[in-house]
Amino acid sequence: MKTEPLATIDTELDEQITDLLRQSDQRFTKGRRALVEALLAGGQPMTIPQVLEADTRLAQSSAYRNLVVLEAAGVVTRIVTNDDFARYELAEHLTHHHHHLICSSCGDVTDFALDDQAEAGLDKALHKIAAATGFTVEAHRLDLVGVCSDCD
Amino acid sequence: MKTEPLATIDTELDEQITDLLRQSDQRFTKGRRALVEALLAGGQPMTIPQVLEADTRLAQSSAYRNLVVLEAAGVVTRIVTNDDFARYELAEHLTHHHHHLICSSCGDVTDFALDDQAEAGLDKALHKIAAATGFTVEAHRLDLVGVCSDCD
DNA sequence: TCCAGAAATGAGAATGACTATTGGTTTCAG
DNA sequence: CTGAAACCAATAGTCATTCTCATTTCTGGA
Repeated sequence: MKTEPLATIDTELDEQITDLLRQSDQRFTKGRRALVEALLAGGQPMTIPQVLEADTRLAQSSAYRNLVVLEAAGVVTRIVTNDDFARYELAEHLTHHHHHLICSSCGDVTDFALDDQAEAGLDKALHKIAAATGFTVEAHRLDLVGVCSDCD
Repeated sequence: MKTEPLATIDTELDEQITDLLRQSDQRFTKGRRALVEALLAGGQPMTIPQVLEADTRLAQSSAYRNLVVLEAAGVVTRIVTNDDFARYELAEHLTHHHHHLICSSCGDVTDFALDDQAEAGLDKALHKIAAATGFTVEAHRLDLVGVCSDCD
């Protein structure tokens, strides 16, 4: 099945993913590797149609199913917007903590990071909230909604 | 159609909503008023089944259609999570700026506010990002994802 | 007040992203 | 090599949401 990878998964990342999947009793198969490569090459959250277009060897049904497996294993993250399609990207702990710019016109999602100071301040404020409400925090999500430069 | 309101829409709010709708060439009809009353009474983002249950006089198709109209007019906001249903709440400028606690177990969404200092710091950092990326910001969204005290 | 056109409503059918099932193929341990 | 477990592709559901259309309710002028 595999012929020309869209992107290269280096040894360390490969081991991390293999390990995460093993914890869910799943293997890092060729189809799943192709999905990760497509996401890696894309460099931003991608819809399933985009993924299928990026690698035409992938079958729709397998892509949907494998993305569910990869998400359950913590390899990828599913992002839901007001757009019709869900989007997927590599999980933060395989890349780095970041946030999203969501274009309300074309639906595109791109990544950005806050500077360390702002991120730290935010974190502190959120922990205070969590403590006050009895909420056990798993993650925080910060999105900027607006119009991207392409749509302007 | 109208018999017993779930909550009272005071005169000021009524005028604001009527005005917003008029700007979209829409009327503040009884069905739409009932929706707003249900959301007001709920006090937190509600799914459409929850709204329909709160006021059994509402027809499902009309609820869906009218919430789209109300959203387009800027009266309500649609919130999408990983849950099966979208949720709606009154728009921020009719209430106040706030964020969401999303329970990853039961899907429930509740509101919280950041203290002024943290909010200001966040705003500053986000404006810097926007300027750097050429993104025109319409709003920012901050969600805390975790497990609520009920599900713990 | 009455009427005509326009807009809103409600019941049900249609849509489409996503999921489950099926049946055949590949992989891997022994 | 062999057989079970896991995989894949195709296809048939599922279900939240949207559309259709006949009916009802507004609205503003006569």
